[in-house]
Amino acid sequence: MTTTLTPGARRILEVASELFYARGIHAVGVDTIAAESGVTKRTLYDRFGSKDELVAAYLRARDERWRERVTAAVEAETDPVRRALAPFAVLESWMVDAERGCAFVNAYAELDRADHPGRAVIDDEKRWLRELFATELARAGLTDPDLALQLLVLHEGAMVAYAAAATPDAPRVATAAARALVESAARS
Amino acid sequence: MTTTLTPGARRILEVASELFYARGIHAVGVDTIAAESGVTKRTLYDRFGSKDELVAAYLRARDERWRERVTAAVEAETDPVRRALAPFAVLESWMVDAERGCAFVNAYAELDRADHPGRAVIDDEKRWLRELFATELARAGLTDPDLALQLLVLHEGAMVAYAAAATPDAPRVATAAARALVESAARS
DNA sequence: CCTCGACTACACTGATCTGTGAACCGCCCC
DNA sequence: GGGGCGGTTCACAGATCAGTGTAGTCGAGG
Repeated sequence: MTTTLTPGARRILEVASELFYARGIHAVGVDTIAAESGVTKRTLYDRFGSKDELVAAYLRARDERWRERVTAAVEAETDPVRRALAPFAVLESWMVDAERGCAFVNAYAELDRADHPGRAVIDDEKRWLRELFATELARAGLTDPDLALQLLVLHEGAMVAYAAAATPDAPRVATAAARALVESAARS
Repeated sequence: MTTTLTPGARRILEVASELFYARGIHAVGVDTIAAESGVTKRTLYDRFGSKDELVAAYLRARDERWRERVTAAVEAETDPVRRALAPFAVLESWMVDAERGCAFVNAYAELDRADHPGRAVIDDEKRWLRELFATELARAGLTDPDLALQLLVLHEGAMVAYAAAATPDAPRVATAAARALVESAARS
């Protein structure tokens, strides 16, 4: 799925990812990105077409990196309950490099237009995680339709609270809460 | 606490609140706000000093409205557990008019500068809710330091998932999860 | 009467925004 | 050796950004 990028395009995407995440999408201009990548604005537009598409590419790339980590963590487990909780294990290490919280939630806050190409990426990411929870819980024999959504809420809340509420313990206690909810459902 | 505003300032604040929340802070210019309020840009700057201060005023006003609702809901309950869970009851009605999720989380995503006057308001809002949970839980005899943070995570996660993950059931299932966690803690 | 506060009108700065046009260069591959 | 591709340089368009300066209107209150 990793589309082969020209060297220039790769540098642009790296720089854009860093700046968009750290400062916000509207706060970073294409001039800055081009300059910081050692590339002309012309090249940026030749490769990505528009800022909106560059934003979408940034979100897609970040989504891909994150999904790889989550998928690997899930596959590494055999116990069905541990598989369902694997995204939380990832969360605790992921947040080390995610000081500003969830890139997709942050992007959502800035992209008001529903037809922005980045919105599809955000929708997709959230839906993917929710379905992963549902699938793995079902594999563990837990079919309560609310439980998957509760895990999603805990997951999102942990990322958001970590950053916006400055609570570094959020991922840890969210993991504990998720385990408690799943184990309680398993007992009944 | 409600500082008396001149008629013009009140209109500016109303319009700014609506636009900042719906479209994002960077996406809305002061010219638009002034025009939409039927007021000169000069007046806007005479009343608020700068866009940053207007943003802070927007967040303060929204914070005040929300705290009133939460405080009223807490005071209306006598049972300590129900008091601790009152913010979740508010959540379900609050989200009806909060299609774009948590204004403070969204603002956090856009305000990269740590010294932005709006950041203090965000910090304060999150800290206030967390301490409210801790206080009410303690009153119910629940002193587990993690539990209050778990309720905060569920609360934030519900707002974020509701909007960014397009899951209208998020507030309802988050409330159920919060109740389950608190009741489980009360039993032990 | 006179001042003060809220507000208007409007021009203007200087920066920054996204996006484009056109000419050009070197390298690799057919 | 010719063409396409990745990239360069530079100039430029047109809009929008936050913020200011100046001059003046209107009503309420001392």
